[in-house]
Amino acid sequence: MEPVSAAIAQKALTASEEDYLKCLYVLEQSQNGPVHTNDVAAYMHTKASSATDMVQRLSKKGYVHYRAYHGATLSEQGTEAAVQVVRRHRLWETFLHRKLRFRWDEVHALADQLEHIASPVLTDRLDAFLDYPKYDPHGEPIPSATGAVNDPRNPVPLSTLQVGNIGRIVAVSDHSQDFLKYLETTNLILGSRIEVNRLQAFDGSMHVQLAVREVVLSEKVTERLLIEVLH
Amino acid sequence: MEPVSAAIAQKALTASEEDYLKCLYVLEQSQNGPVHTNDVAAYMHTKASSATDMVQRLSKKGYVHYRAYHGATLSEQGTEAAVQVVRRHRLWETFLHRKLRFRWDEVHALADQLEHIASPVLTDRLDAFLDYPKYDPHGEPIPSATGAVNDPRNPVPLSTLQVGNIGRIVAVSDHSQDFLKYLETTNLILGSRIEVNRLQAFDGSMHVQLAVREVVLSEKVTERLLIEVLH
DNA sequence: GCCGCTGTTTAAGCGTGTCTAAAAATCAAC
DNA sequence: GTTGATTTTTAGACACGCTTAAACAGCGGC
Repeated sequence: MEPVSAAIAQKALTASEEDYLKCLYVLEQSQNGPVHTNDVAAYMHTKASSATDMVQRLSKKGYVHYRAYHGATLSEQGTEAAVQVVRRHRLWETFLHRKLRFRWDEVHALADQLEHIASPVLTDRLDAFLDYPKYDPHGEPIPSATGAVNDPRNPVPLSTLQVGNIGRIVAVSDHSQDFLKYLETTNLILGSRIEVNRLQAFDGSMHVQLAVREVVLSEKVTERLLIEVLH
Repeated sequence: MEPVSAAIAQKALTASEEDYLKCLYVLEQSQNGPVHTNDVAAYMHTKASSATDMVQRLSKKGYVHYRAYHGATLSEQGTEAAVQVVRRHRLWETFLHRKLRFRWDEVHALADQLEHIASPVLTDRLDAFLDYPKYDPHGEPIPSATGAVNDPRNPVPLSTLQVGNIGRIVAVSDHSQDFLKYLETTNLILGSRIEVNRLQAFDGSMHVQLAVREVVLSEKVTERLLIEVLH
């Protein structure tokens, strides 16, 4: 019926497929090299078999390069699709926070549902309505309509800094309610100036200067705090 | 594990179940008496077997009273659920129109997706953000958070008016792009004053006065235009 | 009262996305 | 290199929501 468009048109992704693409995108960023199906399963809170299933499906559809037992990497097409999902997610988070006054620890779950409405027009109108925000409420960069993601702050995990380094908390890589609530009680707020006082090699914990007081942060925390290094 | 809440808690509805509840609600309003599965199938653009399937499922779950071959009516619980879906739908339509500048013929399709995000907090925040709107872009009343729907305008289809009656177009019951675009080209706009000049018994068409000019409207149109009668 | 038309329901099957349990491949240790 | 623990994949099953095709109920005409 539609021989030309049929060859070009990509069958729309299901919500689940989009979730997995987003997951692969995030894990690919934080790791280097291919993503293992077990990591995918852990991230998605499902079983390894489900992860394998979906990775194979996405591979058949051309979104993922996959070799059994050796992990998956996003294809160009897969990366493009994943970035669009991330864009929608972060724009909705920004909307929920700025316009509907949700706290930054509340927006993630709702955005996970809103992100699957795949209307380019809607996304772009939302972007304009929010006045083209650069970062979401967690400080993560919002990809542009063309899929470009650039972050002049070059954030790195706090865990990679050395004693004496000074920086600014610009983002968090874990958006779970538990983690964000912990940050608030500890007064670790986006924009805070932070200085590394001492490292504990034993358990990877870190003593940092935060305004007038010193706090001890576990490795689990320092891995999830993203810092713009000042010097 | 949770003996008490298990007895009370309603398993969440799927998007599809919500769509059917909304459909049943709308059809129950426009018809009188039980809704036939064929009407459901027609409205949902699916097959009769699918409609039967879903009506039976909703009946088992207690949302619908159903007698085979005799149609379905919403239970109290079903009406309540349907009204909430309608509330979300109309709030999102209002958001899309007022804030994102979508035309009234564009909002329906997007709202059909947004309406399934069933977070009472989100819905109420959106309501507040829009300053508690009473009507959606098609002039239909937006149910309150408690599920109350009251419309002091008492709109009736234009097709029920008599020669000499005068009224105001306050809503449309068909939200399809085709119909709404037709209305715009004919200058039939919400708020317009309208007077019935002549009825054509033959085909049910109607000659009406619209500002300085007279227009002829087919029965299909007069059934879908909702009028607040002035006298 | 029977016939046939229309409307409705059942039966069977398909695709998606999930699960558990079992089999297979990989990798590190010796 | 073979072995054993670990990771990964396959196989089989299930719920949901849809389809087509076939059986069935209700009702008017005669």
